[in-house]
Amino acid sequence: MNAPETIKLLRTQSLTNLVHEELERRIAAGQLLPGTPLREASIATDLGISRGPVREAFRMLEERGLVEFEKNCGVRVRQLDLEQAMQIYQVRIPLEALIGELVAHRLTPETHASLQQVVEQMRLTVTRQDIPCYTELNFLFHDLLAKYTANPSLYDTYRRLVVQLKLFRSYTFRHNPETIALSLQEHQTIFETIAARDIAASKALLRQHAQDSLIRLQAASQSS
Amino acid sequence: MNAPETIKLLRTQSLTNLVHEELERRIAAGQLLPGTPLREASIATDLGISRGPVREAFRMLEERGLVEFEKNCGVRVRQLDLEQAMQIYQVRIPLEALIGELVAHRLTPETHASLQQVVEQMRLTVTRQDIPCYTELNFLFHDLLAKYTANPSLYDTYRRLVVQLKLFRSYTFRHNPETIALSLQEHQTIFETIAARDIAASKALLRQHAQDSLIRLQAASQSS
DNA sequence: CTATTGTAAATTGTCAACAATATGCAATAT
DNA sequence: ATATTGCATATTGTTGACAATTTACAATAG
Repeated sequence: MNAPETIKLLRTQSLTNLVHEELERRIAAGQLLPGTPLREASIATDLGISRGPVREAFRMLEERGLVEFEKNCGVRVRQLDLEQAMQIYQVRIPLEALIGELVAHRLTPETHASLQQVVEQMRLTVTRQDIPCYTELNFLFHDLLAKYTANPSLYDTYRRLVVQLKLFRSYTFRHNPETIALSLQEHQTIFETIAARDIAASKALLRQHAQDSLIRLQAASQSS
Repeated sequence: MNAPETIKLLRTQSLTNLVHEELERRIAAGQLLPGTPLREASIATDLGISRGPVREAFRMLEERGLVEFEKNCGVRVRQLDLEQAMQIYQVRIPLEALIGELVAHRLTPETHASLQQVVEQMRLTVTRQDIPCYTELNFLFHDLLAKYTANPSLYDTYRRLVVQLKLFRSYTFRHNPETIALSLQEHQTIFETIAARDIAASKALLRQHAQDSLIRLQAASQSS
């Protein structure tokens, strides 16, 4: 690692932030399942640090709705039931509509190219039936849309909700060769509508897309 | 203080939570102005505790978007410019619409009575021209609406945005005898529409109400 | 055998001390 | 006079230790 990079790291990164990022990553990736207790001392010694920064990271995760404190009993990864997941979706739906409007309105050559690239990669994963990779690109596509609204508050609010949704067990939709092709089609249409800068249509499409996801979530959780 | 209360406090409250609540209260009340540096040691000794819980509270406030860390330089109350305030409003507007729908749909005799009481109190403050008190009741009215949607995620998301807006200097609208009467009229109409359980009208009214607030915010900040 | 009590281990809550970094100011050199 | 260097002070970042609470389990009484 070169000197300027190291300096920048030391100037910006604290142990607290590192722990926070690492734990959030593990939770979002499903490595730390909802309900798992997180013990300060264990995490601290694993990372070779003291308990202070771990506790600070816990407080940040608590505010993000990813873990829950129970005084004197410790911290556990938050568990979401179907009702809570549906409530989050209820908030997400109008935000997706807003994202559709703004991203279509604010589209630049750079963001257009970036979105196009992701859709193209999605097409390739469908061709080779790489469902896990498709799922990741799906998240990325929607994350980029939120980012390209150029509204940090919207992006932040949106991300909060999406990360919390990962605490619901059957959130990640189990794609099969049939549904994945339909999903690809839908995302291509969304991209084209945004690329055409059709604000009203983008808004309607993304709202409907979120509503459909909610329906699938209900169906999936009732069948299991 | 009686024993059961004390026990409940000890079982649930930690120093971290107390510090967090106290600081958030001071920030929201405008006692700690945007840009103010917060020194750990000073706050700790003021409250008669050590720096640990204060740091944890800082991390929580950071995640709520109320303070900002600068490594090795400390924490300051976050400052919002007009653009950021408008971006927050952009998110708030569709949420207000959703609140209108849900609160009209979910209205119970209890919530109805509670809202009616607040509107009545607002009327009294207008009669006696108590503008600060009216402003407080105004916040309370909208907070209750969000709460009565019975969607904790929506309430949480909404509160985040509203608290952050208080970081913008000219957020609290300066009422005068003319505008306060108009505002009261508007809130009475909102209440009546919700009481009539007119979902579509409640949605439209609250969206428009939020949009009008945004316009006033722009006007107020340009004139100052 | 069941229920209760007591005790030990583990874990969290809090604190105080140490290390590292930034800030302000005086001294010096150009 | 201005800029730079060096030092003292203040503040944050991190750590390890102590206090308080919970949990698990064994011992005891009924």
